[in-house]
Amino acid sequence: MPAMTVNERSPDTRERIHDAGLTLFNDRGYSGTTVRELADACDLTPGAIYNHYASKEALLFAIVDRVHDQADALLGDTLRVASREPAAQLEALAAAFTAFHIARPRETRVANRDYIYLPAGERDSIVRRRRRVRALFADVLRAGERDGSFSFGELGSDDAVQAASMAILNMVVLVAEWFDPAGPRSASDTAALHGRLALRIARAQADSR
Amino acid sequence: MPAMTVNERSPDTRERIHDAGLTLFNDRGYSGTTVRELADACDLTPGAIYNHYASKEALLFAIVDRVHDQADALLGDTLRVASREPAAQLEALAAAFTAFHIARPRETRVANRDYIYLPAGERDSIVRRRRRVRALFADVLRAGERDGSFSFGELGSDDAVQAASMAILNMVVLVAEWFDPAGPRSASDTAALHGRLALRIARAQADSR
DNA sequence: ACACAGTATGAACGCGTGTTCATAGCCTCG
DNA sequence: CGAGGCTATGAACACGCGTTCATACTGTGT
Repeated sequence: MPAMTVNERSPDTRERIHDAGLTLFNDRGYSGTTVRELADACDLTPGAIYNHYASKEALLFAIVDRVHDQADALLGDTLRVASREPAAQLEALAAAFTAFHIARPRETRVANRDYIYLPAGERDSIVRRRRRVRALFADVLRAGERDGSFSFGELGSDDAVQAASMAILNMVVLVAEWFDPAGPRSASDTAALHGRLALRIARAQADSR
Repeated sequence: MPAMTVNERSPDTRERIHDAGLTLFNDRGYSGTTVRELADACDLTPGAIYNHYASKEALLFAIVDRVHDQADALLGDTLRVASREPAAQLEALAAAFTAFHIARPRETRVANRDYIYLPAGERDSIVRRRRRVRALFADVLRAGERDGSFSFGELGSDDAVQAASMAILNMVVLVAEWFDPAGPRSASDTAALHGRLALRIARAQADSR
């Protein structure tokens, strides 16, 4: 049984490796990144990495797992603070999650793109978490359809809710692919804009306030 | 100067390699796929691959380039056939491109995800093509805003068109991540649905026909 | 029947990979 | 001061990588 690499004295080194992994995996992809590049980026030798992570895969999992923790926390908090009305909930969720993705472009890109390189068990656990996020958006859409604030009936498909929630989620999750921090639009403007666009997709009546 | 591997007698072998690359790159990612796996999947030895492609990278480029050719052709044809009205154009583009992505899940996923592994020159040429597609959608949205069939003014941002066109494009491009060919919704239903959702995003007045 | 171009082989090449390990330094605690 | 746990080193490991090459086979055109 390998060393568990716990109880370390300098968690900053672990954090530095985490951060370098974030940058390198984001730029070159997980399997396009070598442990030596990782070590160089932290001013370490390859061997030292293994005092903090059991393997390269373990680092990837730490990265992906953490950002999912943060996402879950954010979405939970947002729902808890928002009112009970589905329209307000949807707008708040889309805006908050957009801001989240703008603030963490590396984390979210690696999580979305490279989680397939995780070993089966860990990958499944991530896939399950992502499905729960999808379900959360779909539930809000269904609640709004029930109380009349959203409408999907005229779309011709018996479950347009899935397509609509995926449209919203993909809009939000991929914002960092085009958003330019140096551009004219601020992050919070863009977050608010995505909240409004989500309401358009759900065809909320009151979204032209 | 290396052999150019042209004028081959059996283009089917080249095609078999192309197809195996499609499947393997899709499943394991480009740099997660081995030339030996590629050869096994075609009942060849590794060396034989090089009679048909100059390198593993050349195969990736062939794959990515071809699907971009097809996409460009499809979008051009769609625009040519559609009426002059921006709403009809947008709906037709979104529907046709959705059907395209449902029909080619491997091609589009590899193109979207693994084009970063291309050498700089080829990667740039791909990036340029993708920007042209973005611009095509943005142009239709702007045309519709001009003639009054779309409206973005109340969204509070001076250029909500970019966000809206990215929302539409991401909805379309990522359809294969959730669409289930064995599910209750047919591909053409989903394509039509995406056409309608695109109109919702652009807030076309006449989309509730 | 012969020549030749296209194609596949299988062994090999050099190199880079993720990972391990014996060693040594450092820092804290007794 | 001395003991012991944490951490970094740098060399090494076994292995798999993309690619090359001499060779042989095959099928078509003359």
